[in-house]
Amino acid sequence: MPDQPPRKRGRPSEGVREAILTATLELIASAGLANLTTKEIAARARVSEASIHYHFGGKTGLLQAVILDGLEPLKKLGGEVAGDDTGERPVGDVLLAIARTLEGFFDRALPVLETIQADARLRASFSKRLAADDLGPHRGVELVGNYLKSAQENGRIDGKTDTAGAALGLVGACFLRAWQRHLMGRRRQQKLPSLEQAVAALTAQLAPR
Amino acid sequence: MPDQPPRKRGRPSEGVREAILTATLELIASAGLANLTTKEIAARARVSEASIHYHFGGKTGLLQAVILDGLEPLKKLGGEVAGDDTGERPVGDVLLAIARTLEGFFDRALPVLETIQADARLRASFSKRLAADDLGPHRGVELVGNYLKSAQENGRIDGKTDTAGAALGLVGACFLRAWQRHLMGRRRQQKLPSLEQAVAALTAQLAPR
DNA sequence: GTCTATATTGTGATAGAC
DNA sequence: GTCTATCACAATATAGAC
Repeated sequence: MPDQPPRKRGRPSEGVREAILTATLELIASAGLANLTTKEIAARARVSEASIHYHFGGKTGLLQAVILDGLEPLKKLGGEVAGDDTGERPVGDVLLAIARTLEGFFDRALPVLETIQADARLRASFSKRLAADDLGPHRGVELVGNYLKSAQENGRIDGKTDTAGAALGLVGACFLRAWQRHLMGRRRQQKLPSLEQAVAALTAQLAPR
Repeated sequence: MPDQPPRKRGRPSEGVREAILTATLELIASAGLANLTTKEIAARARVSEASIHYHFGGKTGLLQAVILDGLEPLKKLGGEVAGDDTGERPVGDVLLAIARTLEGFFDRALPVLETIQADARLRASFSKRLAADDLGPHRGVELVGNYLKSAQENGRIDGKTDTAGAALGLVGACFLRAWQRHLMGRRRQQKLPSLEQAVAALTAQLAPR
């Protein structure tokens, strides 16, 4: 009798790794880092706790992987969203588009950044990387600042305007809205002025005199 | 023989409760909520773990007390810092003073607000209270907005300006700076434009035309 | 009211079958 | 590669002396 046809033990990989990452990110975003257990993650991912250890070596490794994963798309910020002012679109339109994109980015980034902040270990292990990749909200400020500066050189906004200061205000508005939504939920978002208002206030004042 | 003079058992209260609260707040601010243990708190406060349970009923009760404590000074925000425009001081000076105060408030508030956010239980238990006391970054926006509006009525800033939108930008700038400092430390704070720049950019543009 | 010592719970991690 | 079952340990919480 020949041997049984050799086949892999266990169930073949069906994206277990991905499922774990997704489940973890969802749990962090919704419930926060506190009281986050591997058991809970395993349950949500429909996977055993042992699989978490197999793929990530443990809870710490998993969290690091989740953070790396969540940080990846943020690196792309810039270039895509806005380059220099081409003079084709109204400044206000461009700024509003940038602002909306930034708010979306912050929505995705905040849970991850907060996880780093809430855990001293993670903070230590990512401190260098954040610096090396130059990640952080300031990236958005640079982005907007560069656009404003080029628009200023094109004479489309007032020459005396401090573009960096104005950029800080706009990005801050996006960030504040995203952060408050994250903390208080969408319900109470109404307490803050809209992004449109902030952009309108800014652009009206940026007009050359 | 008469009984020994009755005296209280154990060491009299020497602000143990306060020491615990302080130690907890410090640990949260520096190391985050993750891996925060009652043992660590007790060690830093020079107190036994049992005292924590005696005073606060447990870790959850302690965290709630810490949050309540940290939230208290925030309620006073407004009125103190800025009322209506009196026409006495230059608008830019007032805005800068408000901005600096706000940044200080955020510095103190962020660890507490983040603790709420990182723990689903705490979030649930404070959700109503935050709403009832109307706490959150939007308070700062209202504050600045009210001042700007009164200054506008006095004709000291341009009549067409959307004061709420402008306020969102200024408070956002303060918040973003405080948040980044909280995450990245003071070292990399340089990556962001200064508060002075933001205020200058704003006030230059607010001038009546 | 605060301590030391102990009990209880539940977590992260491992061993081994399949 | 994934599971079930189990382990070792750390964390919160309690009991009782003083």
